[in-house]
Amino acid sequence: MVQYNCPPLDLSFAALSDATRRGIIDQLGQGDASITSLADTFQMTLTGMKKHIQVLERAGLVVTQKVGRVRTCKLGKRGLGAEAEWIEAHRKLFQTRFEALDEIISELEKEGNDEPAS
Amino acid sequence: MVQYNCPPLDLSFAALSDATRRGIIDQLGQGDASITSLADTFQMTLTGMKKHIQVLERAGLVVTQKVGRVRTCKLGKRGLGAEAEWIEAHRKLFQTRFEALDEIISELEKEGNDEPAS
DNA sequence: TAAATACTGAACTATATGGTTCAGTATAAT
DNA sequence: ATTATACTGAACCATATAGTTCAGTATTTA
Repeated sequence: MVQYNCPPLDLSFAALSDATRRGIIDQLGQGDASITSLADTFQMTLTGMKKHIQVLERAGLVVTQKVGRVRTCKLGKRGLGAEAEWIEAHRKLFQTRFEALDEIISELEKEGNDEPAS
Repeated sequence: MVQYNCPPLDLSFAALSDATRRGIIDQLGQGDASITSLADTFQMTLTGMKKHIQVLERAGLVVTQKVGRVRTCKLGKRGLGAEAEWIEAHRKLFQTRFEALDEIISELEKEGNDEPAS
C-alpha cells in the first residue's frame, strides 16, 4: 500500500489553515517583527501570539531569533515550494478529471455562468 | 472565471493538512469512488472515512451523490484555484524577503541556538 | 538600584479532529 | 422474505488548537 504520509505538508497546511497565521505571514512579508508587535497587530495576548509563531516555526514557515529580550520573527527559508508543488500537481488532476467528463461539465456550464445547481 | 462559491481558505487548507485526505484526492483523481472502496483503500472504518469525506465536502474539494445505497465521491468542480493563488502570491513574498535579507538569514543559520542557556 | 519591557511556561477552558464501536436504516440480491 | 451490503448517526476516547490568565525570568532603561 502506498504511503501517503508527508509530515511537512501536514504541518504547513495546518499552519496555513488559520487566518491569523496567514496574516502573520503577510505581515512578515513586509518586514521582520517582534512577538509584541505581532500580538498588537492581531489584538492578542503575547502568549497567544507566541503559540501561533511556534506553529509557524514547526512548519518551517517562520524562523525566530532572540536578541536581548526581543524575539524577532521572519519568514523561513523553506518557503512554500513543497506546498506549491502539491497544489499545482493536484490542480492539474482536478482539471484532467473534468476534461474526462467534459461533455457533462460543458453542458452544465452552458445553463448558467455560475453554479448550475438549482 | 475563478472562484465563485469558494469556502474560506481555512477549510481547504485544514482539509489538505491530513495525509489521508490528500490521499483521497489522489485516489479520486484516478476515478470516482464509493465510501466503502475508499475506506478499504485507506484501511479505515466506513464511519471514519465518511468523516474525512465530510471535511473535504465542506471545503468544496469533493462532491458526493448517493444513488441507491452507494454514495459516490468525486473531485469538486471548485478545484484548488484559490489555494494556488494564495500560495503563489506568498511564495513570491518569501523570495523577495530573502533577497532583501540575505546576509541576516545566513547569519541566523550560523548561530543555530537562539535560547540563552540560562 | 528600581521599574518598565519582552518574553516564557504552566494551567485552564472550550472546541475540533481523527479515530473507534455499536446500533440502526435503506437498498439490493437470493 | 431473508439476508447481505452500504451507509448513517450517536456516543465515546484521546489528542490538538486557539485562546486566556497568572506568575514568573531576563533585559533595558531611568
